[in-house]
Amino acid sequence: MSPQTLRETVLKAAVDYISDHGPDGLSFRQVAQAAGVSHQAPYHHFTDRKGIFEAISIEGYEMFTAAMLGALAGDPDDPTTALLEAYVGFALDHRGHFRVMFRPDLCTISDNPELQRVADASFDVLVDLVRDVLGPKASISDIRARATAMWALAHGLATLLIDGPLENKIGRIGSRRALIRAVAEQSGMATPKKRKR
Amino acid sequence: MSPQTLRETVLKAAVDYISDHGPDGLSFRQVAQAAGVSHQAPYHHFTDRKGIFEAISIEGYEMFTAAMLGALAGDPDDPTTALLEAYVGFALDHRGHFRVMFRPDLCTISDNPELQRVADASFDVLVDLVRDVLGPKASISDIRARATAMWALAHGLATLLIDGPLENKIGRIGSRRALIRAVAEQSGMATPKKRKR
DNA sequence: CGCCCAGGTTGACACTGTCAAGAGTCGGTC
DNA sequence: GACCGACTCTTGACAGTGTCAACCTGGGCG
Repeated sequence: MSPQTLRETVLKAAVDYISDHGPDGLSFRQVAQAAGVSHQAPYHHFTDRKGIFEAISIEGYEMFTAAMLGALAGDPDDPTTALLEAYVGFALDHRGHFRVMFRPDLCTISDNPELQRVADASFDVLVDLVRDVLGPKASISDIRARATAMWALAHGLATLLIDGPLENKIGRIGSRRALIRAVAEQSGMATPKKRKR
Repeated sequence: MSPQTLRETVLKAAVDYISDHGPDGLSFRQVAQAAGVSHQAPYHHFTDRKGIFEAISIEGYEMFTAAMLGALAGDPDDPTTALLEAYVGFALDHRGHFRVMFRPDLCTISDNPELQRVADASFDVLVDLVRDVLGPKASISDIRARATAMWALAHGLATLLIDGPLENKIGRIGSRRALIRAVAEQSGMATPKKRKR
């Protein structure tokens, strides 16, 4: 009906489904039917069931990188918190993509060079920030540990928020911003550029 | 062959499979065949495909709670790092259980009261520790934020380590202990009981 | 004895991903 | 104009899956 190509239609339908129901129940045939084509039509755009997940992943990493860079440009004073916020925000706003991006059983990053490239680009944003924050005198192992800590904090917060248990335990989350800022503060990673003492 | 009951046999076979291949390709029928029974036999022990995952989850949370409590008892000086280590260690040593425990599409915690109970018990270990560390004067919102931060850090580190991307980026991880301690230090959450200043 | 019932079996169903072969429609080339 | 190959899509088939239903079987108990 719309002027979209079948590839785009299928991709969008798949992402929407995953956002609501998770990636596991996703059925190639159902998606095809929803798009109004035969059950084999999508096969000409995605070699495999995996292929569809790889495509979603690539799209996701591109949006992810853009979101993080945008956040850093928008709040240069507290870049760590800004990145954290962008990370978690992306996960919540695009959970269809996010869920797929970090599920190696669905799509193996190393299997697809293009995917590998965009995933590396996302990670570089994080490492560059850490390098910048810690300054030129920081040791490699410090940079490595700090990047790991930041990534783990962001990733953990994102997955816990998406997969539900956090909200049930911590209580209804009023403002996403407030939660993230409180967590960043409690973890001792906020505002590292202008430490007051 | 062994004196185990069929239920135990099936459970163990499923966990082993999930450890190696992830929970998604797991086939009820394959497991039954491996156990040497008909494809319907397991149905008398687990109502559903979900049922098997719920059982694994319950077993997992019990082991999880025990592991964290054991770690806290073993290292009372730096309980935060000890808990972090126990959390990540459990995930790596029992990835078959861990993968299932935090996948609400496989088993919804709120669907099973027993599961809800053991999951709450695990979470209480964390909150109790935070309350203890911050002291009686800490506000509820501080406790909440700190607990969230700790949980997110531990959970993020665990999932990133299990699902692979971390090792490829950060480089070969020599000692798990060393990595965790470095991360705990960088995140400013280690040894909060005896702050030196 | 008769009865029940937990634990196991076989058979069937709809649904899935995937392989294989064929149909229709283009743009380009002799 | 006729031919050809590359795309896109369709139809048909296959094995494998989770699940429903009915049937068997042996042991405990009134």
